Amino acid sequence: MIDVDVLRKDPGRIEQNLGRRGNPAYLTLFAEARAKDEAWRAARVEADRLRQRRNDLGRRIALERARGAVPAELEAEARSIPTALREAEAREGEQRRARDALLMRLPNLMDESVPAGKDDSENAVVATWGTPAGPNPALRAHGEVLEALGMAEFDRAHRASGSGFYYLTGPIVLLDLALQRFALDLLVERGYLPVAPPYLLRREPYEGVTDLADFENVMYKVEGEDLYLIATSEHPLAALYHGEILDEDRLPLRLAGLSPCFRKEIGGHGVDQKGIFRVHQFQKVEQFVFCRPEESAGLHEELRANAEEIVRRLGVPYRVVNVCTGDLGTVAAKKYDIEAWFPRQQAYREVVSCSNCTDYQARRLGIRMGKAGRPGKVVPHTLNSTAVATSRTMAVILEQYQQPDGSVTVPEVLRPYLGGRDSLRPVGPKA
RNA sequence: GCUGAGGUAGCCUAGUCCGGCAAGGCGCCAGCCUUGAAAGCUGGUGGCGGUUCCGCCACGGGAGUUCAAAUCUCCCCCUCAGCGCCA
Repeated sequence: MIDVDVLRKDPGRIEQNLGRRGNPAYLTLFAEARAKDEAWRAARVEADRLRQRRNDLGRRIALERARGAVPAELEAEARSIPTALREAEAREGEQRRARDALLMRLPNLMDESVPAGKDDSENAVVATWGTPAGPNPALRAHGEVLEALGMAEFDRAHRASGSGFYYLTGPIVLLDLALQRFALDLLVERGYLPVAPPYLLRREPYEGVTDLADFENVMYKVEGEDLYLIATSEHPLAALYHGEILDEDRLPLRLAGLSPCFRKEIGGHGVDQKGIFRVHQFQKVEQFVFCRPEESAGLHEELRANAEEIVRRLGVPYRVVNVCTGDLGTVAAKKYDIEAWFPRQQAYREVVSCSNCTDYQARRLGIRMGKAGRPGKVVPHTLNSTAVATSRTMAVILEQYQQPDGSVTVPEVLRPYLGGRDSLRPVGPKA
């Protein structure tokens, strides 16, 4: 959320930044927010004046009564205040709520280094690693590989839960766990605190961590309850210190969240419709950081380096893109995506998203920083990045590591987590 | 789910019955004292608006009664405890 202080003191900076998004609606919203702020302050002055008079009269009435009788003209004036004040306060509240509602709809201010572009085709490649394998007609889609291994039930899952869901069975389940443990161990070694968060959040903290459109498009709501299934552990981790003051001597705070993720949105259908690339539910290990504002740019690079290392140690070629203005979304000030090379699709596809959200989430969540016993007004920054999303990572492993005999080689770094197992082989027929 | 107790400044608490400028402690900051520190003593210590200074607000949120609400009435939210249910 945009700082009201900046809205007043440096509106040009905000306009210039919003302008880069190429969506004139934002400039209109911002202009309205400024007008409402102006109107709120005017209404505020008026209401303050009336309240002052009311308090003044109240004190004198109490005094006069203690001395005997209350003069009639004093009472008459006192009686005239409430109506006028009610109106003034109604205006004040209305303008303030309108301003805040507008501010909640505005996106975060973007970092200077975000490249201009209309959509994901214009994201800027900032790094590549490994050699992308050339076309190989023998390669099968990851979903087919899984079925051939006898380790997935897609049709039955669709009947039980609908499309976008899946059963995994047998050793692939252990591979899923191995990926989570591998990522978690790497982060713990680097000083991240593992966190198992709640998988459902109330709406109020949820509005702090994401933009409001997500409630319709992405989030599953529990019927009859004020609860939403989390779309990523980023959300409960951000909400962890909701309404609190963080001790700045203990920043940065590095967290490693572990949770399933639930998402309604399912995108376009492609060749790999049957599979686990784009699904309603998946496991993810997430990096999350609370830090001082001046540290966030550096920590963004740290999160990216951790995420890159995980993909690299899995032996999967990838590239990193700096997500452009048209593709950035409302919460992040800057975002890197890591795109793994899917050899069958002959395409780089997103497996990691690494964002610096600056003060957008923290301000909406009412989080501040301060030293012990001395609350401050400074709002900390938050960052988040995938460490590993197992569904997509397993998908790329299944594409890249599949063998002509139908088995799938296990990436070396995962073998210790699988009791030394070096490949996944077809399991016997099931019922 | 039921019953009860709670929500007051960064933290802890008084005030609520009986309406009239929110008291105190801790922490924090400054000064005094000290070789230095601690202790002790003194003062300060929230948000917002207009801004030499003043004012308003702030007692979980909202509505109502009243000249006046932390205090009375109603609605809602959250936390804790006990009980119930339960992997």
